[in-house]
Amino acid sequence: MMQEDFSRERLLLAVDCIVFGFDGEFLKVLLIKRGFEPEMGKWSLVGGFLQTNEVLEDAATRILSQYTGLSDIYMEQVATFSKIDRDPEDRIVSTAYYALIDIHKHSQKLSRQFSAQWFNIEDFPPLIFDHGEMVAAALKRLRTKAQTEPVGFELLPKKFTMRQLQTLYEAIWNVTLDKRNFSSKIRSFNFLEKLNEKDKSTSRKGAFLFRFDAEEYDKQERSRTTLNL
Amino acid sequence: MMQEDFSRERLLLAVDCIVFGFDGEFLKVLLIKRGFEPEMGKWSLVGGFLQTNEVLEDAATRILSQYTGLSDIYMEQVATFSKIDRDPEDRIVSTAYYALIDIHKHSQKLSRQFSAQWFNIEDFPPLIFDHGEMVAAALKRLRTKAQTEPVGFELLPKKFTMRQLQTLYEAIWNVTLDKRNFSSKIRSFNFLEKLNEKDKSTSRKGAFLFRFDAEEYDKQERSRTTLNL
DNA sequence: CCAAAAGTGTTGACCGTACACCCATGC
DNA sequence: GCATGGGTGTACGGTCAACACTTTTGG
Repeated sequence: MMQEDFSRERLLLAVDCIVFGFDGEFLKVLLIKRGFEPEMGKWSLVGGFLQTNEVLEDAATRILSQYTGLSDIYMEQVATFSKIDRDPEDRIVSTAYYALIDIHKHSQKLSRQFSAQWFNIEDFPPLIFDHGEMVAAALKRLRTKAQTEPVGFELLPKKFTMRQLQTLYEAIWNVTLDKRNFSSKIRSFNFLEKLNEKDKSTSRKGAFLFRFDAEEYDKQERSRTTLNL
Repeated sequence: MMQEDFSRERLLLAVDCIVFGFDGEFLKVLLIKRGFEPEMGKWSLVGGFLQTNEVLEDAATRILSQYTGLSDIYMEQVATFSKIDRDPEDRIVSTAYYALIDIHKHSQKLSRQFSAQWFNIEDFPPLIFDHGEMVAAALKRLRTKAQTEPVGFELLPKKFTMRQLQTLYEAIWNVTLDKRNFSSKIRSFNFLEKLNEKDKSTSRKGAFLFRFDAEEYDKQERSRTTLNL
């Protein structure tokens, strides 16, 4: 950093979280109806200010826990947004994080408290400030990430069916996949453990449940390029 | 952003630039020897503070121009670094940008003024603060980016030989490629214009020069997934 | 016994990779 | 005429994509 020529003006640094969930059919994003000015009553991402004694990751974790009741969540920094008038009341720069959560673990109590709601990623209301851009950037990152790392499992319960997993990836990329190809491709990675349990909620025959085997995945860390589902 | 519960403490936001260049053989990074405290005399990235009337991109552009004399440069935001004590003297959060420049356009005068030097990306001295992490993150991003978009051309002169292009990609990924496969792959994209000019500086026969045809590339924007060189 | 979802294998097309020889020219 | 780097094509194997029928079982 160059310290001779320019002034050192302090500003506010915020953190906004794009919380993704999956309801079994669509990829969802969590939005809250703002209960304070400016833009009270409009939809927005969950966010807060970086405190001087915390790092951005901690702020994102804290905010996520405040609004969803969840901890130990997969998160990734997306980008930092700095348009001068992105907040009309003050100069606020904001770093966006996306989080992947199991939608069913999301606290109903907190949801009511903050007027939070899940929206389909393809169809959500206009957001305040530049939050719409943030969602777009986060979605792009998620899509890229899902191509090289099995992040999808963060959005599902521990045990899931092959069909649920496929529907999830179809929702992430907004495509349709062939179930035979999907299944054999996924199974070829050898990081899914097939359980001796069936989910019978969606069919008479019942579908086998699987579990992501993180240990096996880590063992393979070398020699991997893309997942290419 | 949630404004009820937490204080709004202001802090300094810096921008640090990872400037990549290519000398025909190795991928390089531009470092300066700090002429001011703290850590005077140590190697560091070029950087500066975000001013209240500019966005991060503008700050990065300004800093790049100050230190290299160049404008109209390809840049991309990498990430924001916020460790509490990353700067021992003050709480400073910093957003890293990487820039790709044609190494030969880099101003010698400014280089002397700031004691700037190019280092091989695989072998550079210890850097102050978390600048080493920033370089690592930037390199990772560049590698990923180069897989899906033809950013490499930013590092070369307007006209270049097939061999130079190949060497560049070999330097970016630290691999060796087969020149027949590389050439036919690259040419199959149809975004290189073969000129009726030869560079005779490296061989008696001379090597044809090519130019990146951005217009043709843009026309193909659809239907493209990866470059996969 | 039937409706509804689960589960499974084969084939052809395409792409990536390995590999070796001739060409043009300046000295 | 020879040394040096430039330029090109083919054959193999692996991966991706398209495709349809049988199984299970609750009602």
